[in-house]
Amino acid sequence: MPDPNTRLYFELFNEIGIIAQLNRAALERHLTNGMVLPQFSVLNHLIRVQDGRTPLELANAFQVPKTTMTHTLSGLEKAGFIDVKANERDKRSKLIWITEEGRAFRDKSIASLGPEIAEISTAITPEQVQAALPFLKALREYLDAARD
Amino acid sequence: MPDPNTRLYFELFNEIGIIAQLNRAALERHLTNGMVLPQFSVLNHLIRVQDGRTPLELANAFQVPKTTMTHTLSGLEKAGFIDVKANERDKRSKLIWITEEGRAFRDKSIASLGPEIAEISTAITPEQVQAALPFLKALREYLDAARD
DNA sequence: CTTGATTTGTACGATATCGTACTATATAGT
DNA sequence: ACTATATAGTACGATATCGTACAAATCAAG
Repeated sequence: MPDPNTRLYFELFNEIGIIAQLNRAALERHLTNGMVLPQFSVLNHLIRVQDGRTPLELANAFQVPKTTMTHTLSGLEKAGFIDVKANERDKRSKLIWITEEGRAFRDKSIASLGPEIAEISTAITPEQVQAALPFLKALREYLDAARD
Repeated sequence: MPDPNTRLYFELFNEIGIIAQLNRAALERHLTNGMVLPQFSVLNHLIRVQDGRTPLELANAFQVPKTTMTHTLSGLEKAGFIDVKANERDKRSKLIWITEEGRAFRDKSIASLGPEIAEISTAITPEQVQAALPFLKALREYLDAARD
């Protein structure tokens, strides 16, 4: 019998895992062209944060192995949504820039998600989300730091 | 430019996705025999909730497609951690029972996770987790129900 | 009972994820 | 400059995930 604390943390991660899964499935239903959640997330990140990032920086931002990021980026490049350019400062690495097509695709996707978000926000209010975010960020930062 | 609400919900799902990923990686570092998070979760569920469930019930509990659950269960069966028996009540389906080996493996795994959990709980207190769970459950239930 | 629709599980194929090993470049220590 | 070590990215192979299509069993309507 595990102690109650263990059970509590298991439940936490279980809920989080299921939410991630449901979110992924829900999102992908809205993305055309077989675009997939990680690809969309990268596109979004390039706009939200900044483009001109290296693949490794992106891998770290999403906490995935760099091989996974290579694969994600190759899909985006094939779709014409990003440009992969040489990095003059460090010839080992590359720089990722979003294209006009990528930007347009991202905007269109977000627009098509609007109604979905509006519906969620009736059940789960923005205030609740605001209230929950600090906890989630703290948890994410802890797990990130604890990765030996 | 997406409206601030959209951005807020994106951030929420982004954090949750990363936490799920980090949790998975952290857990699998502790599981021997190449046991993988979904397999462990199923084992845990069979004890926590009850065994003698059908594969479809398990798939629904974890919100994964039934084909994914078939695959997960076949790994557990090959490892000798579950028994798959015929269901006399409904010959289309099967019933999943945990074996002694499965129970022992699960207990051992949880024990080996103890120190990790103890360490998390210094940074993220059980009280914080308790406080966050209702929100996460509500979100999960909403997403579950919204799957048309 | 019989027929048609539904449900459960699986086989199969496509793609995602990720660990290992490798190449090319950069950096540090001498 | 030279060598050892570290870092960025990729190729490759193993496995996970999941959609489609199917077979077997059940259920519903008559």
